[in-house]
Amino acid sequence: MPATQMEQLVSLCKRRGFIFQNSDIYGGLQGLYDYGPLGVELKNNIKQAWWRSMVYERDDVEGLDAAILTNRKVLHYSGHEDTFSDPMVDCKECKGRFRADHLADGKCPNCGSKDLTEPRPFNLMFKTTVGPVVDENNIAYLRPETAQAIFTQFKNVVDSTSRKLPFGIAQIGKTFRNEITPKNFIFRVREFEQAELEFFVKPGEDEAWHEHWKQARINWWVEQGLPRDRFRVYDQKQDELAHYAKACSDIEYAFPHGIEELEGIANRRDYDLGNHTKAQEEFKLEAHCHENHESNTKMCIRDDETNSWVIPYVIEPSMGVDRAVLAVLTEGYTEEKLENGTERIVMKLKKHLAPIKIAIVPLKKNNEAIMAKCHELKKNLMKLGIGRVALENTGNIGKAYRRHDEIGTPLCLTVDFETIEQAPETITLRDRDTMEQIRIPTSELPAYLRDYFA
RNA sequence: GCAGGCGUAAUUCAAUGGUAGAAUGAGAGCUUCCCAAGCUUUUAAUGCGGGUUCGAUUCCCGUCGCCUGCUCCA
Repeated sequence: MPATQMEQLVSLCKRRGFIFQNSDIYGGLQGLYDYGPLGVELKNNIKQAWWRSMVYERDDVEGLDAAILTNRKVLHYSGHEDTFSDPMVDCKECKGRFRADHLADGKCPNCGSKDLTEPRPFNLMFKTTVGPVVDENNIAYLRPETAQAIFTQFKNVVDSTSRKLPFGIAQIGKTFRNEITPKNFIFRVREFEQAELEFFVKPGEDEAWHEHWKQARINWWVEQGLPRDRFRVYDQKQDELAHYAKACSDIEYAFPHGIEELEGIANRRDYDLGNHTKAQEEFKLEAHCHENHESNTKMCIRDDETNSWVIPYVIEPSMGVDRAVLAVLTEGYTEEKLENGTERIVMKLKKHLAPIKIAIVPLKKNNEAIMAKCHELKKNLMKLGIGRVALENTGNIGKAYRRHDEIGTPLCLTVDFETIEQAPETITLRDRDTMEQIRIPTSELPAYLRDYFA
């Protein structure tokens, strides 16, 4: 059974070195967390799994790693600057968005409806100044999403890679939002990491691609160890959609604090490229875009079939990396009652996500021959390139196993007296989930492990 | 942002207006020791600041952080 209380995870994460509160020794800073020795491995493994499935295992996606500091104009024309600065209300009737102080007696200025959302303060972007002079003209923002850099670099990527539609640009990186209420551990925080794909398609093919990505992302989550019945896909209703979106599907997972969003897969139409393009009048933009006379580039691509320039539609699978970490930790967390009455906590992570792949455990730590063999093994196994190999030094076999159960190490290799005294040399492999052991010749170990972690 | 609750070792919990305890963990040692075994030993805390008081971890105020609910979640 997965974790049901956030405290179970928070405590384990601190105790074992997955996640710490940022600035801890000074009382912390609200909504910020640091990843410790095990956490950074887990998070890197998740990002690697994402990148592999998005970029390496497809032939229609390129990567990008853009700067975090962003020219104010990018976030002006993206629409973020407007909607992030004042209390706003949305009209549920006509989808209009207005400043709360511009409303006449609670009615929509556009259609007169009273069916409005509550005023929302949209001052969610972190602002800083670039260069030593603090001046209105030097304002830059920390990006509130990784997506905008993908849109603004769209033309450069097209020109440098000869891509044709459909194709995508993937990016993983830090993002900053001045959330009103950070909470639920690393679920809602002010500095976080996104893994986003902007997939560019011909208008008209957007709905089919939206469905494609929905399925692709569901499959990916299952591969990361989330059973299909532990998350749901929610197709947003028309009145729930963001103003730029034509459709959006949320992947929602049963976190300890409730069922909440892990990833959104949105159909953003031509809204973003339309916003950033010059000569907007040359294109039949479907989305309602911001008028732009400052961009120096047409954000379009040649369509050979129709022999025309088109601004593509965008399908955007956007995942919260920290939420992915929280989800796999939640799902992996298991408390078992053993026959001897003791409790065993096991972090059942998929082996490709485990921070430590193998723990080498000496049966007796003050035996020189056993320790020498352990060191030799570690040296050899590190060369296999399968990930981190740890040498346990607790001197207590049971404790070593339990410790590695708790941090999700899938395999323990135990060096005992038989290993050093009998020929041919053999070693014991102990499985995390079943606690079962097998003994194999040490000579077969590299091949066995390569196969096991393949 | 509003309301309420809570801050004691790394973790989980005690206690007290007058010497802050335990268990677990972690470190060292012994043990031919395969599932948190045993023995010896070491380590370590009242979030921060101010006030009241002879004396504050305890009472009060502020602050920071966490939790719950509301709100928010483009």
